[in-house]
Amino acid sequence: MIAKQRPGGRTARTKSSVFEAVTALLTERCYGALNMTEIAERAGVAATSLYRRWGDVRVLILEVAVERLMQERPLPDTGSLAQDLQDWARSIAVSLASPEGSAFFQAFIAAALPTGSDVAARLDALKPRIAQIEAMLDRAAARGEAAPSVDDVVDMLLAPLYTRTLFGMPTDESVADRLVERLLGGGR
Amino acid sequence: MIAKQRPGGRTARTKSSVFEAVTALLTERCYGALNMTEIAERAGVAATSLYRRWGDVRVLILEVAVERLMQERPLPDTGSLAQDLQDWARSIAVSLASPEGSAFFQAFIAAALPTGSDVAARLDALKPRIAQIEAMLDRAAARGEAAPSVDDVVDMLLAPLYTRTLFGMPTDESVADRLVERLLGGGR
DNA sequence: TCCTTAATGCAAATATATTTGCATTAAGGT
DNA sequence: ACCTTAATGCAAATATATTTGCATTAAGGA
Repeated sequence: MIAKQRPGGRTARTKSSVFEAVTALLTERCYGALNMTEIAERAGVAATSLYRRWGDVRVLILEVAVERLMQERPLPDTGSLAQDLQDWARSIAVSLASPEGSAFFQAFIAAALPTGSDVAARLDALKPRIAQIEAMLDRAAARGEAAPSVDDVVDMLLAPLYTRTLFGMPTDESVADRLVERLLGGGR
Repeated sequence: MIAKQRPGGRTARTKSSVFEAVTALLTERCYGALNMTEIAERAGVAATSLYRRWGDVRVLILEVAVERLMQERPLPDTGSLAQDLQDWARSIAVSLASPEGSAFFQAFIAAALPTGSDVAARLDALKPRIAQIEAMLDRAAARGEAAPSVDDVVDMLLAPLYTRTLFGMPTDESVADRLVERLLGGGR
């Protein structure tokens, strides 16, 4: 049988060094300042290879950002929904508040927006988070706890954290706490 | 006395035709598909002029998007905070749900993100909205109504609408209504 | 080990974006 | 009406980005 593709060995090595280069550059420069040539140099790879594999800087950066954002974060399981959501929101807030976290999230949005064809890709990126929300809510329901809807959690927790990151507003644990309290009906 | 600048006449005409061109292109193509040459052609202006005045497509598009987003929207004054907020959130939702509204908001984010130096500009763009929120809340306070904080309104109304727009999730009046109800402590 | 060929590197060719020099137009003041 | 010069247009020059052709390397299977 004849191999159609060769994802192992050198190919994998190239990819990982390219991803590392993008990651490094993204933490020091701003998204808009990256170009294929620079990434190729940093990765020690020919720029032509990058063009052949990804075609476009935005595509490459998007792929790197997605891989990073898709990484599963620990899903809290404390026994109470309030505590689960607080831990979860805090960890996201902390992550987004860090220079790298902020850079990757911004890079993701900046790389995904210019292409209308990526609407689906944008939603896909939310999937892992939504799955986590569902897991937490399901457990709460199993315990008989009253719980908000998935949409509410997206709107009241994720959305503010994301928006704050995009607009450069402070995003820390106290913000996360306030959002959770708001969501769970702490009243006025 | 000698004129340092000449903002009137031809200059103003050029600017307005360029802005119109960007607006038109932004509603038919996607942000990433615009370039100086195309804009110049559509506007009937030399591309060199655009380079001299704006230097970069992103800068130009950002300026157009900001001008549009900064346009004051009618500020509701119905006599009750709940109704004010509902009207206000609905009008924003409707605006963001329209192809042009969505395109301009996305263009603004996409153009502002790649430059780290524009963090302040991003926040500035929120100012008019925040001023409106303050106006509504102040009136509510004057009437003796209980009211949330400005931050809460930003987090619970603006953030969800913006995030939904960025991720391609539905954004309509019923969503706006749900958010307002949530914000005003409708409970679980 | 050997063979096929996917993946890469390199240099040159091409395309595209941006700048520059200079002539022309027309604000805006006298 | 006239003068100065900011703003523009146009063509050429330059820079940068992207593609292409071909040789080389090394997966991955036999």
